[in-house]
Amino acid sequence: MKVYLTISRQLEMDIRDYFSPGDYLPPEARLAERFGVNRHTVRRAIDELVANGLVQRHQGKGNMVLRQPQQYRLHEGAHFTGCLLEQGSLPSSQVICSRLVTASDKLARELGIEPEQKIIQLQTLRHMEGIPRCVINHYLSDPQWWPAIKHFQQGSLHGFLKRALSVELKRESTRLGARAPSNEECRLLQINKSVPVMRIKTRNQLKGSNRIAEYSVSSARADLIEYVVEH
Amino acid sequence: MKVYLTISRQLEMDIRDYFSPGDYLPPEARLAERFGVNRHTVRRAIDELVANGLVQRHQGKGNMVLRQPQQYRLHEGAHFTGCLLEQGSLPSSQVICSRLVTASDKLARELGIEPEQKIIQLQTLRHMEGIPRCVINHYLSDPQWWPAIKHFQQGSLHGFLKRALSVELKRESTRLGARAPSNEECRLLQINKSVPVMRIKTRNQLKGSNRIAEYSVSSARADLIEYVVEH
DNA sequence: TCCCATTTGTACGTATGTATG
DNA sequence: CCATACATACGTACAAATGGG
Repeated sequence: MKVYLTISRQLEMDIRDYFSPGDYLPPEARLAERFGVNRHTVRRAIDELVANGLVQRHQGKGNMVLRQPQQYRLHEGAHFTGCLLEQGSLPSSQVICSRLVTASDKLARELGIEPEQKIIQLQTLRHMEGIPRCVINHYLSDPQWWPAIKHFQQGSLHGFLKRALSVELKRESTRLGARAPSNEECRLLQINKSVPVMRIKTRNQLKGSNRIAEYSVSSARADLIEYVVEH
Repeated sequence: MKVYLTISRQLEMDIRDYFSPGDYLPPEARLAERFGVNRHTVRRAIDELVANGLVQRHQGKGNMVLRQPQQYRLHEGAHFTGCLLEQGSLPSSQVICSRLVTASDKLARELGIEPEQKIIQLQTLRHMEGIPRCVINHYLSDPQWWPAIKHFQQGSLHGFLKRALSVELKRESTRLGARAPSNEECRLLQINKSVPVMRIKTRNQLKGSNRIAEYSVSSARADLIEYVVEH
C-alpha cells in the first residue's frame, strides 16, 4: 500500500475528529516524525488533501484546514440559491478593501471612460452560514464619491449610495460566465483550483442618465451557489 | 526564477512547435539531462502541464501530449455570447441520441411525475464555428410523443414540437450553475477536466397548463461561452 | 529596520517499485 | 524475462515567506 495515501487518509480522519476549518495542521516536519516517514512523503499526502480542497498551503505559516472531509461532496443538494439580479444590493456583504485606483483599458471600456482615469475599487465578501461564498469587485467611475465611499463598511452598497449620495443605480447589462478561480479568489473563498467560480459582470447606469456609474464582477463558489433567473 | 516553471514554459513551446496531440514527450530522464537538472525537477515541470490539461501521464509508457497550449488561453476575448433564454429553441443543435428511458427519482421530481415512469431523453450538441460548445439533455415527460420525436434530427426542438405535435412550451424556471465537466461532457465538448462547464437547468410547461412537459440541462464550455441576461 | 526561529517551497541526489511492450 | 519509463520513498540543503522580538 502506498505510504502517502495511508497518511493522507489518516490526516483526513484527524481533520474530521480534531480540527476545525481555519486551524493549522502540525508542521510537516512534525508529521513526518510522527508517521516515521520523510517530510516529502508527508508533503505528497498533503498534496492529496489540497487537491481535494480540504487544506490550503500557506508558505511560512502552515497548512490550513479548509473544511471537513464529509462536507466536500459536491453537487449533492443543499445548495444556496441566489437571485441573479440582486448584485450590489446584497445586505450581508462585508468590505474587504476600498481604494482609488487608475482604470485599466479593460475597466475603462466597461465604464465608458478614458483609460488612466482614477476610479474607486471596492472589494466585498459575502458570507452565508459562516462560509464565504461570493466575492465582488465593484468599480465606480466617479472618484468624487470617494470621501463618502471610504466609510462604507458593510451592508448594501446600492443602499449606501442612495443614503449617502442620493444616487440611484439601474442595471444596464448582465453577463454570466464561469472559470477556474484566481489565486486571490481561492484565498478569499477558501477553495482550491478544482472548484469553479461563477462570474457575473454587471454594468449599472445612473438613473435618468446613460452614463455607466458602476461595473461589478462577482465570483461565487459554483459548488455551493446556484442562481435562479426570475421570469 | 523558479527552474521548474521555466522548464514548464519551454516544454509548452516545444509542444506547440514540435508535438501533436497523441505524441509522447521524451522520457523524463532525457529531458532532465537536456535541461541539466534533476529528474524530479522535470517531473515538477510536467506536473504543471498535467494540471493545465496539456499532458497526460502513462506509467511505463510516457507522458502524452493532449493538446496545444495556444488552444487553452481562457477568457481572452473572442467569446461567444449566448442568450440565457433561448434554450431549446436553438436552431443549430444536432441530435446525438434519443431514446425512451425510465425516470430516476431526481428527474421525476423535476418533471413532476412519479419515478420509474417512461420519459423521452434527447441529447443534442450545439456547434458554433465548427467547435462543439454546448451539450443539452432534454427530458420530455410525455412518452406518447416518442413516435414523432424519434424522427427529430436537428434544428429547434421547440419548433419541431410545435410543427409536429402542435405543442407550445413556456419557460417555468431557470437555474444556473457551473461545475467541472463529466467524462461524457469532456468527450462531447472536446475539453478536459480543467475547463468548467456552465449548466443551465430549465423547466418548461405546456402552454395553458401547469404540467411540466420538458426539463433540460445544458452544459456549455465556460472558456468559450458567456451568457447575457436580457433586461 | 533588522534579526531570528519557524515553516513551507524548491532543487539536488539515490534507490527501489511497478507498469508497458 | 528484459529493457524502458514512470511512481514512490528515502535523504540533504538552501530559498522564501511569516511573525515576533
